[in-house]
Amino acid sequence: MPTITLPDGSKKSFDKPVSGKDIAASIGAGLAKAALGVKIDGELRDLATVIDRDASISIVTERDRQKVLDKDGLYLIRHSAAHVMAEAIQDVIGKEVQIAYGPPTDTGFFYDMYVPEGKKISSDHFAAINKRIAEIIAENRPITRYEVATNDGLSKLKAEGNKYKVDNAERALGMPSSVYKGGKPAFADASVARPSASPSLTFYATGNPGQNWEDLCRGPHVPSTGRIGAACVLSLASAYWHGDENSDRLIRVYGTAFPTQAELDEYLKQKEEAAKRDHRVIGKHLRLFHIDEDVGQGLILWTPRGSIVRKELQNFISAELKKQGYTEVFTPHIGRLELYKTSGHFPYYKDSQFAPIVERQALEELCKSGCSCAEMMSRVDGVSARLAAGINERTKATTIAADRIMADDKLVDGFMLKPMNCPHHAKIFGSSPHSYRDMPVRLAEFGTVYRWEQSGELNGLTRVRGFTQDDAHLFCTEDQVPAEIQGCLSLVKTIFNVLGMKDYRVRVGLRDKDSNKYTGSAESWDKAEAACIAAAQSLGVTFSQEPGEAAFYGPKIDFVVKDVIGREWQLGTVQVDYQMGNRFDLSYIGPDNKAHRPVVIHRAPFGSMERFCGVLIEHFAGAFPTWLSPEQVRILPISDKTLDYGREALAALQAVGVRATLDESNERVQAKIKVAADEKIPYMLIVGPRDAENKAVSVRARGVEKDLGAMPLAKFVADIQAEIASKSAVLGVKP
RNA sequence: GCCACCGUAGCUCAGUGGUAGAGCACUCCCUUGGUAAGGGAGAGGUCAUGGGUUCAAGUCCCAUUGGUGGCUCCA
Repeated sequence: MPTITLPDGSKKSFDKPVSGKDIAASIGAGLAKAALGVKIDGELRDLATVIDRDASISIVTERDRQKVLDKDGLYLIRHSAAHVMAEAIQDVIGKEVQIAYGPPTDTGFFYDMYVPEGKKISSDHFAAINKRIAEIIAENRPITRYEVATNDGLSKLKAEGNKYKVDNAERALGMPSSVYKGGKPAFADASVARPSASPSLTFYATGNPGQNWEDLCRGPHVPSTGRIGAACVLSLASAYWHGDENSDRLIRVYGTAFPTQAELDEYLKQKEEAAKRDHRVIGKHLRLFHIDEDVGQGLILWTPRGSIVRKELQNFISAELKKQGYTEVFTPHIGRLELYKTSGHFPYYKDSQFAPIVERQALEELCKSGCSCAEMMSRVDGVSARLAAGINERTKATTIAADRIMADDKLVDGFMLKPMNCPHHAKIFGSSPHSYRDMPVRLAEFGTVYRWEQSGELNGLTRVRGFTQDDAHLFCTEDQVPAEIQGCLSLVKTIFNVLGMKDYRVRVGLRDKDSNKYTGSAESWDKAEAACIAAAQSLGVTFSQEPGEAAFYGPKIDFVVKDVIGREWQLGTVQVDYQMGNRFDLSYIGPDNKAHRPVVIHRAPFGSMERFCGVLIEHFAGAFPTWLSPEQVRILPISDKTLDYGREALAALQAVGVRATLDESNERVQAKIKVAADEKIPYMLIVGPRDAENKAVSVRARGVEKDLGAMPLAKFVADIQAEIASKSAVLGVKP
């Protein structure tokens, strides 16, 4: 008879098999009422699941004791809401809509469905669908799980004519698909039963089997529709069955659900808020950057205002780097193909690089000699025997396969737009001898790189084809690795703090110990992984360890920052690299007077200036702190009678480097204020005859309801200089 | 790259086969006004590009290009 261990370690014995609901009831009526599901030995299940053996269980509820929404609770609610939405859609659009796959996601759920010819689902239907969802939730139907023997289940599904569900079932049972050709294996986290010894298929009825809507589903679900709380449909997209583009194209309907309507409303409000902060919209409105189709997709033109933001940010990062002993370098935007054959970027990452640049005369000669395109491509890809031998020897592996080696007179040389800065930096390091006493060598460059992102992936400033990394390469001895990683993290901490991004975490990517794809000794890996973990620990940031997420050449740390409205953004990385020293034959002389390979740390903690600026635009909703603002002060004369004094104030501010302008327009001051407020200028100085007489300015700070009143011009100048220098709101500006 | 939707004035958008529109911005005029838009006039468009259907195309069809949302990918 089962003995149940509860999360607090206490044990309860039962004299017969018990359901999750029974256990909850035995603990307390309140818990029984709040229970949504049960976790049995770590596995999330229906509350009604009967337990007949000893197990550790926890009762899953909507939220924990701190009233924070529970992840498992949300999973159950959203998984169930996906069923309810699918039913609502079939009620509104028609039973001909075939449901395929509907899992919960981080922020809600979706359901992929096939909408037959002649039927259509569009956002016009959302109101009706949402109404139906609300009705089903209000009906509070029980959600009933039942099992059917495999063959009966399959016949049932086939009779219903939904080939996706038949396919799901057949995949789940490990059978070859009878209705579907091609495609990849089923989703790892599918809503279907996993391949198992189970002789049956499970169905969930939203209500009573045979009477109400039902779905082949692995579960688990909440006990009844009323427990979903509130759900709604959000958007439409397209997706392929099993993510395979050769397969059927389905409509993916997104929705989300929360335990209460208030939480759903809050989420929708936050989404609206996020849309208003869209950096592409704000970037246009505040004239920060421009993307021009004649220049090319994903290539950012920084306008004067945006350039100020970017440059201020860069200056700030540079100053911190200088404090940490970095030295700055400059390198060109292109390099010879052979450089990238040495580093391994070409042709390994060929698909995400711009095509090589082959010199015109060489191209003409190739054409004249009748060289085909295919032949030319292979001749561009080839590697000289000399280079291959060197790399293979130094990496002690067949890093360059024999079939890539090509006679020198066949090779076609060319240049490449650089996809990374490291080869150039490696060459700088290699250009002079180094002693262990000089190490580490920290080469920093705001280096612009070019990558061929797929067109569908491009997005404003956050996914582009040409971007400037806040890049640096730290060439160090193995013993120096921990301190250098630590330094990278503390830099990030400093900068995030100043920007008011207090909430961030790091992901430590570790190797998968069962895999042999990694280079470098196990001992080095252990040390470097320990160093990454220790650095994250010592800085007191939240971090997760993710085995299998390391690069093949070393462990890495990714930075994820949460912005002011709680969205997470993946920024840059720190990566330890044992491979580059070998590839480029880098060395330093150790205390033993012998040459040693340096370990290289690649680090671009903010990823790219483009992306980081995009994140900052959204973080601040365009209302930058004064030190970052393209325009820090605007002087608004009451009328052109005070224009001269306005010019005097302007000169005083510009003389000390404050970015100020004077509104000389023939408008009333109310209109000038409106315009300046729309442009999120931190400070407005209203100047009229009274102010002119007293050498004063009437100050209005962004985000402050009431004006700050008049103060001597000299005091304002001094205060704003202090505000800019300290990067803090001395004068009280608000976001 | 794939799928869906979209592209009209600098910006936001209206215009469902019959003479291209509004608001804001811009230029000029009036107004000289003390804290979130005073008034008037003017200028501004090969309706993304190229083909097609039609007596007639911003509107319908095809292609191209760019954007958006997804999918896939991401050193």
